[in-house]
Amino acid sequence: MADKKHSHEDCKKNILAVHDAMDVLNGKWTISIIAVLCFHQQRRFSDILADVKGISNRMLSKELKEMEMHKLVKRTVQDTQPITVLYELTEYGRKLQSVINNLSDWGHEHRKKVMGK
Amino acid sequence: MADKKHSHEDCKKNILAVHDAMDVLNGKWTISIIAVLCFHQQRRFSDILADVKGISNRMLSKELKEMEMHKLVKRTVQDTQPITVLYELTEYGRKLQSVINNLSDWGHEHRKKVMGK
DNA sequence: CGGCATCCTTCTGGATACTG
DNA sequence: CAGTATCCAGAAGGATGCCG
Repeated sequence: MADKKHSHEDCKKNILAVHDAMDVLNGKWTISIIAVLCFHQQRRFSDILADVKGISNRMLSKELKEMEMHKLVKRTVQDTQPITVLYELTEYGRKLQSVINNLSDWGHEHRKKVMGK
Repeated sequence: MADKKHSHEDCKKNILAVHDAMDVLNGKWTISIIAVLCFHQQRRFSDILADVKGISNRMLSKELKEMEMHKLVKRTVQDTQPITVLYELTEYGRKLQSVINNLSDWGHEHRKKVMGK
């Protein structure tokens, strides 16, 4: 990454790549959910529901299903009584870790900036 | 960043930080626009319009205005004939560079994965 | 607990036309 | 060129209730 070139072609390719990434990550809550799973490895539906402030169960359900289709998360059902469902990032999804870390850092700074005013 | 702790508290804070970041970046096209400006430094309205595939001038206008409010981009008018308007990232916005780079890398891989199938 | 189905409102965003 | 205004369809998304 450090040796990234910046020819005309590369610009286009990189912009396209970001666009592709956003195609998958564009859900209103997708990135927040990934963040939760980055910081928790395994997490139950109801816990994620609590972690992601503002999301409704309907939306969480839909997003998780979509993310599962995109192979970003893995869903595991444990037949306890009552049922328990665990979500975790796939290896593929885990590759977004550095994106999340950077966003987190930026978010901290952003918060300071906004609150400071 | 490498020495990030992972206590319960830190988890919450990090998730919150990501959430804060997404509050500002949640526009459907925001990140793509930032990507364009990462790879081009200065860019005219009509060029961004062409770079970000699928966006309409109405949406680009709205997004840029919002991003300007959030101090992510700077708008400069040159009174040529006809008018020319240049957009560029602020120093603050430029701090998202590493996020964009990571997304770009991930996007490349993602594309391979999707196309490969 | 972990969802899905339904209803209904709000918002998003495209198409088109117009302005300085 | 760089937008703005209007109109309108369709998607997003909340509230609620039901089910295994």
